[in-house]
Amino acid sequence: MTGTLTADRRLNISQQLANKLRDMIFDGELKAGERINEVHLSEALGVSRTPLREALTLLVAEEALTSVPRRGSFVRELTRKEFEDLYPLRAILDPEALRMSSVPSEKTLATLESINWGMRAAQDMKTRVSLDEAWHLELVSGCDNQVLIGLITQVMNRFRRYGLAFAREHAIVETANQEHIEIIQALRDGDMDKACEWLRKNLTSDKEPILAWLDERQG
Amino acid sequence: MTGTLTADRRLNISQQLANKLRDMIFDGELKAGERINEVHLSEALGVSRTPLREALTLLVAEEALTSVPRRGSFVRELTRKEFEDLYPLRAILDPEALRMSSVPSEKTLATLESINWGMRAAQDMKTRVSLDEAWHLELVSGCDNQVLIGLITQVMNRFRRYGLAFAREHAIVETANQEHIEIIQALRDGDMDKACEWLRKNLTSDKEPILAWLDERQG
DNA sequence: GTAGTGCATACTGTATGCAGTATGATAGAA
DNA sequence: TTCTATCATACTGCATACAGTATGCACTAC
Repeated sequence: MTGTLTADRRLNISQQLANKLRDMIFDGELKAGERINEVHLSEALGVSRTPLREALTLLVAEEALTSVPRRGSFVRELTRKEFEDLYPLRAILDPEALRMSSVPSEKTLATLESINWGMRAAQDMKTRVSLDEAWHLELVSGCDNQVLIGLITQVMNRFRRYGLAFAREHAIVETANQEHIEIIQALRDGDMDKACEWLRKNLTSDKEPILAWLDERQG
Repeated sequence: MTGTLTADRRLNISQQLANKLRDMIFDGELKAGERINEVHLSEALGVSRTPLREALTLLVAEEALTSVPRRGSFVRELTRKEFEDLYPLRAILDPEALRMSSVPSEKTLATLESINWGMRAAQDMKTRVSLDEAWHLELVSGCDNQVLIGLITQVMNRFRRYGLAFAREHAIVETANQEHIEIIQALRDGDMDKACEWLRKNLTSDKEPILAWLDERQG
């Protein structure tokens, strides 16, 4: 498990570590609330503490970790409050980005359909979630606003821990696929209002089940 | 200039450095496009490279710097494109936050008025901009959504370099004060729609002058 | 039995040194 | 003159060592 950083020569070790740690958090290898021991973790990953600390700094900035000076870094807990804060934001940002977009080309629409097919075919929940994210990023990519796309990506990344943990326990959502199809169809028809409405629906449909799961999980 | 980190014992040097560097960027001591020499800068600030590099990592995450592996960190340029990307976002996020808020208490309204007075009285542009930011944060603080407030703060921080650089050369904006008063009045009247409309106006009124200034500046 | 103090220990914070790589200059050939 | 190759130099990347601090436990006093 631990070893084998991807050894991408374009990235320095700090950045590779940040990617690795992100995965470890999503996969539960680093558990919510856990304190990060820099010495142990750096040894387990076969690097020194310096690049590890730089990676930790990055993850703190991403709010995946919290840092208490002179106490260390901790994996952020999943809380009902954070979930409720995160949840409405995509439904605000994504339709706004879609409206900013130029009319999508047939090529873009074909890509969306292709990703949607892949999602349907995907075996494990992790790739399915990942393809869902790719689908939405493709959808909003036409807005030509890197900062907005960055905000969406941030919210998406913070949300992922909730969505992934939930999806692993519940083999959900034929519905998401169907909603995607509706959105694509509306765009083909040039009906932006309808597309945005379906998008909003797509981004709010799984709130209740996740909330129920969260409540059950932490009592 | 350089020395004297605030020596806040609650923060470690990396975090103090991040604050210091942020200021140096806003104040133009570190110029747009400039390459950061870790050795020189750490010596000038009287620290070693390790905490400096951690601070740089943070600023890269905040998009104040860019990082090119094995080449170093660079102060981000101010570009027309980034400005145009940033500009509409506050007008999307802030009204949304305001709508989420509970009806503001008289205490909150009084605080808003007080900050607005301070703004009017402020001598230098830096404190005026800073009070304007404080005013807007106070306005949206009622939404009880830390993530949304975080996004607004991010956009605000990235925007600050544009607003500050512009404001320094143009002793603007009686209008901002007046718009704030309108918003406060609308809230007092319980007219949320009107408040949001004025807020949107307040957040879009200085686009053209800043754009003109930007174009003139970089030819 | 409980509260408080001192000490051992383990961790984070910071400095420093060395290795590897990008860059610019200089020299040589076309 | 211009292009290329080689080398010197200066910087970033990373490891390591040391300093400072938080924490838990034991011991003592009450």
